[in-house]
Amino acid sequence: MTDDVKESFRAPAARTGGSGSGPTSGSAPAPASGSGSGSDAPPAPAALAAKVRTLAPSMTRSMQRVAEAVAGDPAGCAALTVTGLAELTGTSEATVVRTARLLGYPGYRDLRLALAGLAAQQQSGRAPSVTADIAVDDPIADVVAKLAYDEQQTLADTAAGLDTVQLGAVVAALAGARRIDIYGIGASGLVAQDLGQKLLRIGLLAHAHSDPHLAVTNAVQLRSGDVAIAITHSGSTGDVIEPLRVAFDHGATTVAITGRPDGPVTQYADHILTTSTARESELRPAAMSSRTSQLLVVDCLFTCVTQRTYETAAPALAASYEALAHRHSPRTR
Amino acid sequence: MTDDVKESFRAPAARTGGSGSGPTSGSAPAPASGSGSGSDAPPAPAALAAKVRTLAPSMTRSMQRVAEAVAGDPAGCAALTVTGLAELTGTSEATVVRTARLLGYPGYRDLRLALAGLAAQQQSGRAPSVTADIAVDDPIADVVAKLAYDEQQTLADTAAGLDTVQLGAVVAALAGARRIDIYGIGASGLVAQDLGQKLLRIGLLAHAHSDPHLAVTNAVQLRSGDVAIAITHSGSTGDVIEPLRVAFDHGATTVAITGRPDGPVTQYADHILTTSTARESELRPAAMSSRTSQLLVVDCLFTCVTQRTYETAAPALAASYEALAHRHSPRTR
DNA sequence: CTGGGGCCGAAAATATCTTTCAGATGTGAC
DNA sequence: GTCACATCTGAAAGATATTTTCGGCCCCAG
Repeated sequence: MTDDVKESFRAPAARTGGSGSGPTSGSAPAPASGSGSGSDAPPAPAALAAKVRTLAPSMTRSMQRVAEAVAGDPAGCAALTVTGLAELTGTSEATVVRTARLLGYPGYRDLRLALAGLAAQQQSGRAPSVTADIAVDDPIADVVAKLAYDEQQTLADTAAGLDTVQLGAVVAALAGARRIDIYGIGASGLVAQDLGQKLLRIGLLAHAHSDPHLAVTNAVQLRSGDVAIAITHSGSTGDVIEPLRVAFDHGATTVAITGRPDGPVTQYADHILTTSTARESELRPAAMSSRTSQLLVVDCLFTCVTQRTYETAAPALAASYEALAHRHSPRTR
Repeated sequence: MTDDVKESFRAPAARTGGSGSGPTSGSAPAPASGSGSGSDAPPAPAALAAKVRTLAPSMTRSMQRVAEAVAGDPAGCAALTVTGLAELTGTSEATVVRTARLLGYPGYRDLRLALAGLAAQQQSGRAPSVTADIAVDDPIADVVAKLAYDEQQTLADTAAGLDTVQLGAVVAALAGARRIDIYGIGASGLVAQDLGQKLLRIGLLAHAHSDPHLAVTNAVQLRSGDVAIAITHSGSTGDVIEPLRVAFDHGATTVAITGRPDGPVTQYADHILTTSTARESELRPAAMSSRTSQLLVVDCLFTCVTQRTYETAAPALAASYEALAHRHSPRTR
């Protein structure tokens, strides 16, 4: 109680108070209780490398050094005390602790514990996560193999880093939504459409918008009980943030699917689903892995909503199947 | 943007031998390769339960209680401080430390670290349960895990089954194409658009069509030197086959990306790229895995074409990146 | 019954982690 | 170009956790 955080953006309590159950008698000064970074991530078990990549852009230089060391050599760092790690990275203890906090742990001690776990996992079977980048002169077979591997990695990272509590909340909102709007531009626009198509198939009134103006026009119509979903890897795509803001202001439940949980888009998001960020290169643009990651999130949403509304979803799904059947020519040949 | 990827981090092992400034009780675990020279027993990695049994007879009553708790619930004990574990077992801190020593660790801290590792290993070993199909009553975490696993599987299958010769031929055709048309409907339509977007970014004149009529209208314009790509999982989507047939008849190089290499669509395809077909179920429609598979093929095409036309593709890619930069609010960090 | 040996835990001593605070650094405005 | 502001950073104080010390207690033998 005594610790009043600065509450940042959304002071108005007009929202459903449901999400933020009281923090446990906060000895733990969990910084983001309200909404900002939203999902208080459970201590990441193995999703640490992914988390480092996801959060790296929002880190300061010193913290990045620490995060890099940690991600690069979990086993080695697990053996170090906070002072040792500070010396190794040429920073101070305070910075190490700050980094640990940013990664979602109560303190360095817990980060170290997770690190030990990660090291053990890597040790037992897992190949080193370092893969060569795709080169300009790689033979085709190598390109295929590397791309497949990278995308698999992206999937694993995303799954590991996905906040199931947030996911559950979003699913609940979607299942009971009167109307669903989805915003996405460019590569994310395709993902938005994919989600829209899927939700339509199970009988939900969902629509994906790619036109920013129309999106805003539609967002104005939303109200409490509706859901608005913004999909943007960078978290700072204005054309997507704007409709979400409008939806937010009109009382809709808002969701952000983004790779930057600290980006501007999250200001207006009741729920944040974080997609993983893979390292990128010239031959492997960010759009590629972000799309893979986003699609997994979309699939999870779809599947869980279908589960939850099985009674109505199953017949709807079957009907949509049926309706398209005659579109396929009988198998000639 | 940020080019700080190189540089990475300094080697963690390079501790200067002389400066023993740290009063750390010389617990240099040195995970380095040479393991033999280490005089004292290495901290038990995972064989902790066995060690407990072995040493149990030589333990005193109190220590046995501690050892038992540790062996019985590594994860739980890893979360406890020395005081907590002492209370849990009804003993004292000193006893806990003695037990840790007896088990071969320098102190409780290290035992706890090993415990965390053990817990993580046990956790990850619990994977096989995700091979099952997704059920209506699966908890959310399971759904996420299963979906991710299935998609990973799909990727592996696709990569393994992809014909690199055909792929190379298609890449060659694309790299030199005057004009590229891509046909896809429904879920495959999004993949088609994805491919179109990507190819546009590297300066190729590509267009994805979702409207069957417009697709045919465009296909009529194609001629030798052009490329037409049809994407259809079933291989029998009439609305996609028709434009491909027209393109084929007009002399364009035609490509089919399909999960059914024996389907009608292949009649008009010069090259066939086969996508994998995963088992499907009610909660996991075919569209899901086919999309994943198709996207991998698309990514391969894109990457290989970029490689092959690097001289022109790289600047085009950079330019498209640049053009969108100002679309993102500067509010980063 | 008494003495000895070793086990055990409370509390001191030490190491480690966390927090606070003020200097350092970079950024944007004028 | 300079100033004001905000942020980052590290040193040291403050809190916890771990290790050690030391004396009491129990058990067993004589």
